[in-house]
Amino acid sequence: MTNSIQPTNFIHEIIEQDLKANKHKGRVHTRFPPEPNGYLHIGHAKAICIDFGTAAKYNGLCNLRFDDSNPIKEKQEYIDAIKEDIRWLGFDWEDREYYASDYFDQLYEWAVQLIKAGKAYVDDLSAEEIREYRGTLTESGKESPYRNRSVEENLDLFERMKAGEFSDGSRVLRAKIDMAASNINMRDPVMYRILQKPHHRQGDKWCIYPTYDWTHGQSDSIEGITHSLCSLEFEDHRPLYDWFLEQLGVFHPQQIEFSRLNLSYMITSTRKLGKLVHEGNVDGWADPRMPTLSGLRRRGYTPESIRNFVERIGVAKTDSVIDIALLEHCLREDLNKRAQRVMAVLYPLKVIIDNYPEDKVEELDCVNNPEDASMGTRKVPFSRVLYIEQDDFREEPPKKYFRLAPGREVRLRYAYFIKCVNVIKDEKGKVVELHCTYDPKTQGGDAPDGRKVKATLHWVSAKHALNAEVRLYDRLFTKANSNEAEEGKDFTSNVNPKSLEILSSCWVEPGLKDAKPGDRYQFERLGYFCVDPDSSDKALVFNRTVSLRDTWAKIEKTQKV
RNA sequence: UGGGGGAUCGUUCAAUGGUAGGACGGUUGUCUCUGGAUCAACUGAUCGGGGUUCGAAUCCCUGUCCCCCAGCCA
Repeated sequence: MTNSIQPTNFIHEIIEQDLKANKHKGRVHTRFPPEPNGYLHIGHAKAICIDFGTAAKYNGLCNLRFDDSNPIKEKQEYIDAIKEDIRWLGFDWEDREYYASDYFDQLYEWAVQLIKAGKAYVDDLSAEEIREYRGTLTESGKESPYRNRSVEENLDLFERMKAGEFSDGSRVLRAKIDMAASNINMRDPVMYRILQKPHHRQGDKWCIYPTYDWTHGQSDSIEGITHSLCSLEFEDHRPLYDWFLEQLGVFHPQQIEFSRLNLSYMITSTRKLGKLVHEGNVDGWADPRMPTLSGLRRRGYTPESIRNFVERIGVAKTDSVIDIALLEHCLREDLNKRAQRVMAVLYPLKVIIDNYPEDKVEELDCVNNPEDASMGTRKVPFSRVLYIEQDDFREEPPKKYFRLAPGREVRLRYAYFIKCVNVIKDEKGKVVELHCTYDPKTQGGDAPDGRKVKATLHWVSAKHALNAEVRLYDRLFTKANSNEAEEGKDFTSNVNPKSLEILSSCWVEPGLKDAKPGDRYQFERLGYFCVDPDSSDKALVFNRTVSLRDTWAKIEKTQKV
């Protein structure tokens, strides 16, 4: 009777088999190994959920390990941001925070061991020459003239590389494998390069730095990782990963590859996101339009929705592009359950209730969340002059338009039925003000005579409402496949010029005066919004996280076609 | 043209020789003081061609298409 857990993807199946075979005495240990060369994005979220989630599922552990073997690209700023983002997502590495750079001494010793075994050599060829000697996809490579140096000479040269006697690029340490291998990674891969650069954690201790291939498997081994989960592009590095571990005769983890996350209308490449940041297409890594975890957080995404999203997309080896609509669905599903409802008007249109007393103010009861009665109710002031949404009035309503129009009656949410009796326009013919009458008997929103109304509008009381800035975000790219650019252009040419729209004269109900950065609301009938860190008591700033599904917009669109 | 992977509804994941199923999307309807949410229904796929088998998405043969690899990046 083993209480084995149902596998839900191919990685879990492999682990179940290992568990049955008692491969690691029932131990499951994974790791999440980011390079601190940028901010984490939604693609990393998939890896994080798989790495931490798989360990958790089998009562195992997951380490956080910074893969920091290239000082040119890495920064402490990124390490700090990465840690914050993983925590925010809801995962905990406890005290298991490791750095590949902490293994540099061990890696150096192992390199010496390989040299002594005749399995590694110092090569004086230049980078260009190494490339030429490597051959091509179809032609095998040829051996470097330095390939057969004596062990003594290699030991001496390698030590002097470490001592800083040579300039950048002048020499490398290479594994001696097979220049005719069909897998190019096996054609004497570089293990160490000379980089006269200080390391963000090691300072000036080193001027030779190990490459990814020489670092990763050994780091996994040192940490006792049982299953080293990574993305598909490392598949043909696996023979090399295995080769190093076999030569060293150390604990041998198993590398398993899965497909990385691609999202329509988005980019999940740290390098490309960095380019958007550095070229000023966005306002930093945490811009709310960015698919970085910090950007999504500022935008108002919940960690739960992201974890649920990753759960739903599954794990496989197929190259796939996930529809952004699924991410948005997960977001709305979560926010719908937890976000407090409030009323806010983004594009205000003044409405005067002609028959409502000048100075009267009523405090009306409003439901905070129809999905969750425990969230209670609140009072919202109602008075003679209101703002409604410009979209909620049409002088000449098209078919299937249910909202306000001349002579038509609608409901103001939680308030009264009103009827439009007069339309005031400016000299250009733009509607600037509506005069309506209300039916006092419909207080609360229901007519005692049972008459129905087809639309319910949100509103705010003009003299009570708070002014707010609202930032509307649209998809960052205009094309579903953002990489599909014209000849001579790159993905940045697909950046959506309308991805940010700032509305400065919006009105929100007065109860929002104490809203704090990060607070999330549903603006009824509009969407989910959160308070931006730029917000203050004096000037409220909201970000639109995601709009509500909009059936009318869909109808209107098909009517136009 | 070498090597390594992959191909199932529009998208994505499942079905491990035995009824091709779920989710998202789309459509229609229900309900509703959010054109939201809910609920229901519908839509819709095994890359092609052979073969094995009582039975094939799954096994075999063959072809096609897609992705990754020629960094001293990870």
